[in-house]
Amino acid sequence: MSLREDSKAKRREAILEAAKELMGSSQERSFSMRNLADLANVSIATPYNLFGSKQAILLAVLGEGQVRFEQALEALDVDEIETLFQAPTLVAASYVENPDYHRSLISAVYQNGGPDTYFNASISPFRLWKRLLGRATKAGLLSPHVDADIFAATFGQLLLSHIVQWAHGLTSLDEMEAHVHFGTSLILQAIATDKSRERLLLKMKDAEKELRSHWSVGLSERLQRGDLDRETRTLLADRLETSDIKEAS
Amino acid sequence: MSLREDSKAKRREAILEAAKELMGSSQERSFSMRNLADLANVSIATPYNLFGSKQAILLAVLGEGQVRFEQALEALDVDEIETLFQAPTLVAASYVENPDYHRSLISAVYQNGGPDTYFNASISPFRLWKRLLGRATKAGLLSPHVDADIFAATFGQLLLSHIVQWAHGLTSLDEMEAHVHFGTSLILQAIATDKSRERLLLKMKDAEKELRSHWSVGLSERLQRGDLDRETRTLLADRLETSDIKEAS
DNA sequence: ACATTTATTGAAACGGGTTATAATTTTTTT
DNA sequence: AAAAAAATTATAACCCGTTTCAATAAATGT
Repeated sequence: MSLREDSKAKRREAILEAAKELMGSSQERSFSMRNLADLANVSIATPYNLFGSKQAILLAVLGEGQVRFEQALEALDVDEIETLFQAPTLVAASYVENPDYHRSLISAVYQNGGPDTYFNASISPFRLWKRLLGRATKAGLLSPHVDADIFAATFGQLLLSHIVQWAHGLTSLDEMEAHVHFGTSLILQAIATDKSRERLLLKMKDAEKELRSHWSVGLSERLQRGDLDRETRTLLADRLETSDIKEAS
Repeated sequence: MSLREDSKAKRREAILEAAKELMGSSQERSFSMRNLADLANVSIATPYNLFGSKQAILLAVLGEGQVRFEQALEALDVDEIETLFQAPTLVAASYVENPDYHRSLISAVYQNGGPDTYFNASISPFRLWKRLLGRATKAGLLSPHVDADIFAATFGQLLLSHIVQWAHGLTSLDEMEAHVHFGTSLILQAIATDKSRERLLLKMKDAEKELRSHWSVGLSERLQRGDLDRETRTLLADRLETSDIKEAS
């Protein structure tokens, strides 16, 4: 590596480190590009030369976490279907240690989300989902009568959309996990085999119970916070009173 | 209505009109709060007095469209399951006339998306989905062994996430529609009855075929645009070559 | 009619992302 | 060692959303 590229890499590293530090210890210093440059001991222009935009920097930080996540998921010693269900669980477990950090990271990435933001975030894990689903099919746990690409994309979108929803403050991590579990069990049932059908039904019931336990609680909290307009409060109240639990057949 | 409230309403109307005009004829004048105030013939402070934030203004514009959408959906003369599938179709049909307008509207709403943005956008249609699903169950088209609230929320999330994905420039309207159709048929199959199972399988196959026809096309376009980094291009190329069409059983 | 409440106005300011430019430093080439 | 190329720096500027605040206008109450 030439000296020039080497020093460039060092600067990149310093900027990413500073970015993580600024996101971690929130409050005292806001995560502005000027603060970032200051902390990384570079000029304000340098991050733009090296990354192009604030969003790109956040995307790079997010990417590091994604790599770790995929490795952790592949290292699990469970079968392929269980691995799929472990995905949101692993995400939640990794976020729970430092929620503010991850929330601000994801929120910021999806703010000012140019066309490539969502794209970059969804294209990378896609291969992992496809691989897992392929293996599950080979193991006879899933039926191959649905296009593998499309199904993998559907699962990825399901997971991503609920993570974003958590980052936006709409759900707790537990709810996020349960929502993804519920959705996953629903869509997997469509391609289940005799070997896996019962398991998936059980997973669905578990997620349903978990979601139901959060349902009214979350809504009530929101109602009591009182920072909502009247119309929204009406909708919420309506949603609360029409909550009726249906038993399994 | 008192004179004071009347003039207030007039100003609100003028601001919303100006907002729509600024979003419609893009390019020439950017949709900034200063331009908005200028076009509406009010001071820059007024929109903040009346709406609170730029996001709230966009949310109000979005709300108007949502009301029209829900009315159009309820006016359809098809059964409940078909109505669910018509939802993304109707959205696509309404967006296709003025894509830039709707894209910038949705994108902008979800930019700087505070906690209440996603929330407001998902709580309103929720009742509609729950009503439709309830009717479908009563008609014997769906089985009642899954919690109605949770299922309705799942469907709403599915639709919303794909609309946002379109707004972010990741999919065409046709793809958005097909993605939602695919997801809808998947999750409905989990609670299908003998009366509806075959229909849903057919819907799924249709959506699958449609998605497959867009699959490589969209990726190739993106690859050729050349505004992507090397890593992403590798991922894309990988996704392209591993595309293998599976036939229905 | 007069006083009071209420809302709008104009203008400045803040922090933020981003860009432009000229000067300077560092690395590579010769 | 000197010249050329490349990257970083400092600085100012631009547009943005939002807030603040005194001045002003309009509507309401008496």
